[in-house]
Amino acid sequence: MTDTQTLYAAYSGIIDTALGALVSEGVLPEDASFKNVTLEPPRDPSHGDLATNAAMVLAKQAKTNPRALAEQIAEKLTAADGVVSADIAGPGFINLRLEPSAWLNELQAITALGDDYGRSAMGAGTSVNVEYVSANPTGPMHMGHCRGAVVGDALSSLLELAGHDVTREYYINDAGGQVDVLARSVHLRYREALGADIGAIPEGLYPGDYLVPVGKALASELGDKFADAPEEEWLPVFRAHAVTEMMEVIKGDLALLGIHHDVFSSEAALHQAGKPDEAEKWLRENGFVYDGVLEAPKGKAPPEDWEPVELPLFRSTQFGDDQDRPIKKSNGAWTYFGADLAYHMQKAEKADELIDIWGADHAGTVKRIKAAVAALSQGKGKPTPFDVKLVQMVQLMRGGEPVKMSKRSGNFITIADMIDEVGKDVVRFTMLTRKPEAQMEFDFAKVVEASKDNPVWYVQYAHARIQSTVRKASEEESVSPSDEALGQLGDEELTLIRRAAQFPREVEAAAKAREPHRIAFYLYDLATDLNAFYSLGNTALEKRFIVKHDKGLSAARLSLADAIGQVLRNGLRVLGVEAVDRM
RNA sequence: GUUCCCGUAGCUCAGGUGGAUAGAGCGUUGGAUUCCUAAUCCAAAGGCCACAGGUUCGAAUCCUGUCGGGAACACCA
Repeated sequence: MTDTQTLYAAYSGIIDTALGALVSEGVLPEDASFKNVTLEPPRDPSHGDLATNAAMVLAKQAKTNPRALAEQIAEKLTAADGVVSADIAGPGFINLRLEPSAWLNELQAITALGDDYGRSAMGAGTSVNVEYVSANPTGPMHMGHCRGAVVGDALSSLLELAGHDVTREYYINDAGGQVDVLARSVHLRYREALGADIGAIPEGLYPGDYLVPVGKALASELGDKFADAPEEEWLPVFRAHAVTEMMEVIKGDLALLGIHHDVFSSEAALHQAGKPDEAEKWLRENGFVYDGVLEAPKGKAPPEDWEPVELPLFRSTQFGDDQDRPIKKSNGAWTYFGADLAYHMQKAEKADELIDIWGADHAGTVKRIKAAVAALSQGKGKPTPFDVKLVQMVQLMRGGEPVKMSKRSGNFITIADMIDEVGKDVVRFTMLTRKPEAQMEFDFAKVVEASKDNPVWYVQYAHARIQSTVRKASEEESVSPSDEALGQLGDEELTLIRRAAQFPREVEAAAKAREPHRIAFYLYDLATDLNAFYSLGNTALEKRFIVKHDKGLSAARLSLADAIGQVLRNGLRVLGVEAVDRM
């Protein structure tokens, strides 16, 4: 055996060859596009092993009707290796039936490729920067950040498996006014640590207890020299300290979720390096920035202090935004957008494609940042593909009742609380069982349930069953299956292999669509098939993985079990969820 | 008022970028276990894919509009 090739890849190749032959015969035009040709399992398994829509997609280009073209394609495919028959059905589907050995080869491919089964070359040569979490460094991570964190991390892993060179990046918003608030809050805790009676935390400062240790640390490090000093003396010191401390807290929370970023980019550092000025200069030269007056906010009464001011505005209306957006404030400081724009320019210099994962509350700013990237990447000659994934809210529930959160008192549910209660794997998997753009509920009671209703549990259970079986088998001597033994595997086993064989396509499709949740749903389906097969053995001893007195068949079935376990592990790895051996 | 997301079985949700007869779980009804993990499995019932138009060989999927649910709309971050 030379290169280990997965089944769908191999047969896609066979179809390409057949279509290529039709091009050289003049049936299809030279410039025919095969872009929309797909190869997939037929909806109804009785139709065959594989189905292609090639004839329907290409009929127009061939200037003929789908069924006529299908006949010509089918004729070529019938001659191909491992193909038993190629039948035309419905409006022009071609259904292929394969030798059983084709599926058995896939079984061996899974074993041979191991952890690499599912890895694709699709994304090779394209680097992607995924920015996610980017929570403000003003406190521990809470629930609001969790879903985006998990989705971003799983998406990164998925893109890696699909062959992309991925950078996981975190943007630290350490330059805005909220960091001054943080510094003041810490200063208060610092005085408290020195023995001052600070009373209640004033409105507008962060009340959370998590700042107490930060204050103490600063008190022992700095003594009392800033206790009564004017703010301008201590503010920069406290700001830097507080941000560093908070980032340590956040990195700790992320680690609990199994998340590690490659790059932490600081907004303050961006300013220091003069990046926003560079961006503004280029944008002005190219007519994307001008000085103008903002319109009053629409749809509600304008703020009392609203008055028209001239500001440098970015022409985001050219890209479909409602209004042009200021990049600087009237006091001359950069707006968040002004800095963010420069930040994206910096990212686009290093990566071929950009993805941001944002909370839905930032939906209103998507258009302007997309506009900015579109404008800026014109300078590079070719536009940088840029995707903003919005992650919708998660409603926390407990036994069907919403969990109340009071942000004002500083009592919110943190990531750490959540993981402490239900575990990392449950949090991660559950967050991936909805498409991100749909709102979801997270019920503490339900996600720890041990039942089919709980996908995390169900998938892990399937894996644990496999491992248990393999353990049991290894007590006896291990036999690697002969071809003859593999030949004994029947339809029921092939169903399982068919599902497993879809994993590589599932990875590519999910990566292309940037939807890691598809892997979670796929794993659930695979687990269902495994459990269905497993249950056959409850009433029929000869359907068990381990069949007494038939070492050949047992070895063949065990290699199947092992392969399914491998695919479950590979999928769970993308999601960042442990594949447990025992439950 | 504007923008974005959502609307699929009684409930919670999938639906592979336009394909074949619409898919799961829960719940309901009926069945299966001496024995590899029954925390499981098999089966039945359950649908105007919110509504109305449009695009084409073909629409839950794409376009327009309407209705309903959610979110955002400052030079904040």
